[in-house]
Amino acid sequence: MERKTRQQQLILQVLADTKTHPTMQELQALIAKVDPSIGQATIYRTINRCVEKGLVKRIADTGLIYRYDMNHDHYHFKCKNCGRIEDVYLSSEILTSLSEALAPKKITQVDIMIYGICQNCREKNEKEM
Amino acid sequence: MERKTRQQQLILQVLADTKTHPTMQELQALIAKVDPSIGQATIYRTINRCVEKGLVKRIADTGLIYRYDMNHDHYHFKCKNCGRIEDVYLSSEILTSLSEALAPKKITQVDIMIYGICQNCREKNEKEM
DNA sequence: CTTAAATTGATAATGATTATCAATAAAGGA
DNA sequence: TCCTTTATTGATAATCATTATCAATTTAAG
Repeated sequence: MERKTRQQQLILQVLADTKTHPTMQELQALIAKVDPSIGQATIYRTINRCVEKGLVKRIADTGLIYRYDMNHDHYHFKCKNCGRIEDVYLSSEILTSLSEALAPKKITQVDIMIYGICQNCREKNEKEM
Repeated sequence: MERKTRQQQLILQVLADTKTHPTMQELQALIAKVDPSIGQATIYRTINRCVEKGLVKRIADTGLIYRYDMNHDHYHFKCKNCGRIEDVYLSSEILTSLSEALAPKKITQVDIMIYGICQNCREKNEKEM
């Protein structure tokens, strides 16, 4: 049977408290601040289990590095210029029309990753020209 | 300046001829059938350059393995049961409302990865119950 | 035909992730 | 409360895709 451990609770607590979308490295650093004795294999195992359960979202940042996120109500925009990842909230109209377009498949998870140039970088670019 | 080589042409030709979404391993095998002398570093370099140029799409399959695709007019659905990846075509209405929702960001690329249970696996499941 | 520089192929290096395994600790029952 | 079972942990080694290195080759312009 499944057992709750101090380590798991701490790991998920740290991720829940993080507003950014940490990579494994960043997550490890944050966890080490609270309890350096937690092994990195445990962090991997815990996060992977939660991703399977659907509790944690794995975001595919380019370059074989993932980022993690505990909130499921939004999607992600990555600026190709500055590299920052912003949250994107989509209206329920868009989402329902998406799932209608996909019927009769049963959708369990939607990952939308949008790439482009953010407002900030666009304005900077215009000034330079 | 940029130079066209026999290797690059062959690599892109093989990818263009492939209707599936090959991983690097699969792509390497396909290329080796045509010309085994092409080094794998060259395949990586060529594909990476094309991804940067926007000519090739990199699909994030779970597990640190990417898949590649040369056609840009569709998105992807992965069945969590059988693992197959299907193409998903979205109406222009959905796509325009998506980019409207994201203004004033400038969108250069949209990656939509949908996970769920495909029709085939759903029907099998129903019979088993 | 020459030449400069981009590209290639082979190989080593990197870096994230996973597997291994003895030690530890959670949870249920005596 | 104290056992007992077994999931979980931590440390370490192993794996595997990808990237860096570098001499040799090849492209394309003059």
